Amino acid sequence: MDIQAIHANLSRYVDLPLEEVEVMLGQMEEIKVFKRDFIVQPGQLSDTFYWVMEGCMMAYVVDENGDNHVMQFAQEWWWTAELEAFTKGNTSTYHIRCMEDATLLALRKWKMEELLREHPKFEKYYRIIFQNALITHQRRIIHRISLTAEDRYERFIKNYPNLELKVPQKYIASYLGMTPEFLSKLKRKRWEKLR
Amino acid sequence: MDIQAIHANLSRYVDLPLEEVEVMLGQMEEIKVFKRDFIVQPGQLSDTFYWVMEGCMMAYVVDENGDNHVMQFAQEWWWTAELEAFTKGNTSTYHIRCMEDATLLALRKWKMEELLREHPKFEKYYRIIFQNALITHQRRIIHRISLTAEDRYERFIKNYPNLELKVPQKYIASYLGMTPEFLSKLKRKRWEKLR
DNA sequence: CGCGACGTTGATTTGCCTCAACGATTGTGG
DNA sequence: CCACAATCGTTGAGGCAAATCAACGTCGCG
Repeated sequence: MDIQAIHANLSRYVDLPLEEVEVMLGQMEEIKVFKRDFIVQPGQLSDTFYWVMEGCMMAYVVDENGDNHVMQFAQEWWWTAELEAFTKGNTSTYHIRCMEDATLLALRKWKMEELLREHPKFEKYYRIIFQNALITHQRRIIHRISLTAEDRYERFIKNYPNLELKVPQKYIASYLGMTPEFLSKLKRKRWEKLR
Repeated sequence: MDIQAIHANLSRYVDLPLEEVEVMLGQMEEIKVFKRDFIVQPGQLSDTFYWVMEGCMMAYVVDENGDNHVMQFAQEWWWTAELEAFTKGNTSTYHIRCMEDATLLALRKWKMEELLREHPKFEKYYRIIFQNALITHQRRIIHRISLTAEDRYERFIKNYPNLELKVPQKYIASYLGMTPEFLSKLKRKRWEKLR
């Protein structure tokens, strides 16, 4: 576990001495998961926050028609969790699944509460994390309303150039709010346009 | 200004003695705005958080085609802000406009920073505010992808029963991601169904 | 009164979905 | 290591939910 890198990453948001990073890590548990594993499934309680060190995770819901809707792809240095279940103690409505063998740091809710109580600096850290996530989500809502499927795809490959290699394209279609067939046709049109 | 009510509201998220509430209020400025006023406009800097005491505000973007897209309606006890401009010091991409005469408490960024520095309990408060907002936004994204226009409208009137009286229906249509014409037809069909 | 903003309605169009068939690729058990 | 199944991407035909465009009635307001 590369404490230097972790410290550097935390320092993007808060000033922390190395000892406090160690305290945080002391509250967390390193876990390895493999492609196709689930770390969260509907109906189960999920009181854990996960920090992705390497690999790739995907959060999605399955609706009453059996259709998948991808909420998030989480790669290196992203947090992922079933936020509503975590916050309210509900059972989960999401799946969170491993798409590429991954190493995670898991932070249980009661450990997080302890951490926040005893090291209030982390309140600031998570405040900023959530604040930034909110900006991203707002942007996604606006884009879904105001952009065509094609424009959404264009932006996606600019923002996540490497993801196309890691996850099947049907999940990218889902994340972008379109069917896999339609995305396939989009890509063909795009390719023909570039000669 | 009803300090009791403000204290009660803050207490939904953090335990605060009344003196700290007063400290917070000391950092804020009460402002009155009237129907059709803007408190934020595109191209301007916006380094202020607003807490709605009464009335109703609306945050929206106008895209390159001149179409409006409503991001948020903010009523009593809601926060509203151009979060990206506030956070990064950018100029705004949103409008925030008064839809019903309102009383706001305005918190400037540097005042908020001072508040957070000297009264770290507010870090927790805002952390929770953002965390909850994030859950709401995630739900909205999923609904936009997986529900029909009709279902989205049904849920809306359940969640915001009073808003139909306050804002023109074309903005509700925009918030729900559909055209005003289509919403109009939806409502007629619905009404006919109920005999 | 007259003007501008709003909601309604109908005719038409379209972006995207559905369904079904077919290769190609990957995974798996014998 | 091969055979078979499962998963995935592609393509085409047809359909539908919602958008677009245009005309019209209504209401509030200067």
